[in-house]
Amino acid sequence: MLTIGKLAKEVNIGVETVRYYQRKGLIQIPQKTEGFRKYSEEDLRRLKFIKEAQKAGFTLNEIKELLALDTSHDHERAQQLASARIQELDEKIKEMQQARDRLKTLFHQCETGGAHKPCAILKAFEV
Amino acid sequence: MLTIGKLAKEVNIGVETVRYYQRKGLIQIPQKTEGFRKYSEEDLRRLKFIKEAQKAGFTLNEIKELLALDTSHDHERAQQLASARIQELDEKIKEMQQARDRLKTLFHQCETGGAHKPCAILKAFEV
DNA sequence: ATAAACTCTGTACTATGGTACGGAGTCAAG
DNA sequence: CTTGACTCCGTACCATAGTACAGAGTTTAT
Repeated sequence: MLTIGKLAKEVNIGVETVRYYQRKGLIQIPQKTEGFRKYSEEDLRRLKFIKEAQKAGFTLNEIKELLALDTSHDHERAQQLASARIQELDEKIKEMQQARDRLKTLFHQCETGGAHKPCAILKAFEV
Repeated sequence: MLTIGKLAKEVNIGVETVRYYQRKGLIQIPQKTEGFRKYSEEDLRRLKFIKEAQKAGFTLNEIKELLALDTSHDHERAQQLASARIQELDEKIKEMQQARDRLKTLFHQCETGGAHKPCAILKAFEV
């Protein structure tokens, strides 16, 4: 049984973040019998789940749903969420790659252009 | 000479967005002689610049600086900003690709696992 | 037993890029 | 000359994921 500070330290997040997750309904607020609340291994497990799911790019709202599924073991919905997330990631990756390539080209043009020519990076955004 | 509404429509953004850019200092607020303010081709050009730079993944704060450079024609700083942005983009792309691949793997495992096995997607985040 | 360290609660603030709204003034068309 | 559309201005709000802080209570260590 842990206090909120120890729980937070265990997963390397702030106490305020734990409280934030509580407000968001991602983790329950354990009933306090007296004094401070006590947190269990289950709470720790949920926090770790959240951290892992965040690494996969899920938002907290999606994670909230995943946590619910984790209890109900609903395969289909989990697949839906995962495939939606994959699509979103694919789109964002594509966009960012385009931006990257565009900038890279501009950077080279600017570099090789010499100081006398107008800067390609700045020029590129004009009109 | 345009009113704010016409200016906004010209670049296909909202009037409120133009005002927001004004508050942020990205575009000047033209002096009004009487009645409504009048916007010039220069304002239009700056708004287009902003839109283009956003496509390259710059934040509004970075764009603000780029706009200043655009006046001073500072090659070096533009290159700095561009290369910093390229690095950031590279990092984010890498992260997202990792997340994507991770999820894709989980998705396949979940799909081929059959309904009887515990869902790989959910399992993956446990512990 | 007292001080330091920690917790509880609610609220406000951070960054990012906008969007919405109320009330007053202004401009253009019928 | 009035009505509708537009503008001005300040302020508040949206999502997202936290962070900070004040003031009170609790727990632990010395």
